[in-house]
Amino acid sequence: MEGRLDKNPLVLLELVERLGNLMRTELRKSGTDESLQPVHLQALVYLSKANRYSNTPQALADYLGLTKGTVSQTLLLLDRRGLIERFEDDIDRRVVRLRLSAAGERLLYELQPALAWQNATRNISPNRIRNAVSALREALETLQDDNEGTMFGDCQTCSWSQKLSQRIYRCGRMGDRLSGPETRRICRIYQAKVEEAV
Amino acid sequence: MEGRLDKNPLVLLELVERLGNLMRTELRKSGTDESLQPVHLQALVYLSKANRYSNTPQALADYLGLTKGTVSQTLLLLDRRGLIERFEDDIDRRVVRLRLSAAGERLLYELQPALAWQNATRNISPNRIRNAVSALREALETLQDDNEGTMFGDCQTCSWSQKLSQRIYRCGRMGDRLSGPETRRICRIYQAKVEEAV
DNA sequence: CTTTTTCGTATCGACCCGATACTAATAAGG
DNA sequence: CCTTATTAGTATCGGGTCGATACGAAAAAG
Repeated sequence: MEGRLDKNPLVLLELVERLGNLMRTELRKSGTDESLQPVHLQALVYLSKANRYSNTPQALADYLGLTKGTVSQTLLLLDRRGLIERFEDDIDRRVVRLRLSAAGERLLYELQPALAWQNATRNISPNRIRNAVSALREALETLQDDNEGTMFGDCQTCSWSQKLSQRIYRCGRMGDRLSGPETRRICRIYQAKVEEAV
Repeated sequence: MEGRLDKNPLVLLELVERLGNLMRTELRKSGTDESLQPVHLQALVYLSKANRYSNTPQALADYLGLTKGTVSQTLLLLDRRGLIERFEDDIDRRVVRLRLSAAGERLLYELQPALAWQNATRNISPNRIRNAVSALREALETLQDDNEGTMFGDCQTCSWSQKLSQRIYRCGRMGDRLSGPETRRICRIYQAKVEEAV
């Protein structure tokens, strides 16, 4: 049983790569009018969802799997276009904080880069989607462990997260209190909870 | 219930894009020694699995979501490197047929581009993988319908496929008889079976 | 026998991307 | 303190992807 050949993981890989290619093509079409490349839109989408620990060039580079030099160029372009704002961190003056500008927010709102995907998944039952999310998330976590890469996630399934009250949470790693909405943003210091026995 | 906001599809999209990015980074690392770009390896993998109707530049362009001009350049490079062979079609002398050369086969065997993925998914139960495959496949089919793109698949779930005997199948669209192994290759004239009631 | 359509190639320019080298700020270690 | 090492980010360069456009040749349509 252990060494049995199972092709299904490869089928899943093929689907993921193919969907990735198609969504990139979608992004390319979306960005044509504004002369934006797929990676630019991916960066904007990330910044629209990153929390306070994760809105830096290095975090974005880790997220996209690109080098910091490459990402630096991307950010330079987005800055020139007025789609993002960069400002110094108060404490560590090496780090640059990033956020979408009003124009950047507006652009994402107009382009709706996830619209095609939402249409494509509207007839899939919530339960099947949850199962698929769970399987892919596990693949992602293992893949990143093997690559010593940064894991991203939100507080919902993070082992550092502590619930202080009905609406107030706390990050045990950084010591900050986090509001409800902030617990649903993407974080780069995410640590997966240990799987509990079913 | 109908208009309820459900974020899970977006979570799934994020996972697919992120896994796609990471696998592309993996491909980039794999191809560094041979100076091959991710798209080159993707093309080789496709050609290693394409059936007799699908081993053409146009089919590859549809599969990757790129233009035929772009793919033509990719194939030129792979040909110069001796990784593929191109030859004219006997009947329609416009079309070019492609196949891996011995060197191309050997390269794929050595690089094992799916190895990291197989490791990452080895602890996911076959059942969860099957569910994820099913959900993503549905998303892919809808996505391609909306984009009027070509759907790819194999005979297992194709409505053109007819079983003649234990081991011999037939493609009702093209009229050819297909051996067992060939029914598991990727085909560009795939037509999904109509979903049967459960 | 045109006219149109389809498959593939050639050329060009914009720009992505990694590699390398660099600066500046912080951390570490006496 | 005063090195030394590490980390965040930028600048520059070259190879190569990619879409757009134009082109050629074969097949299909009429």
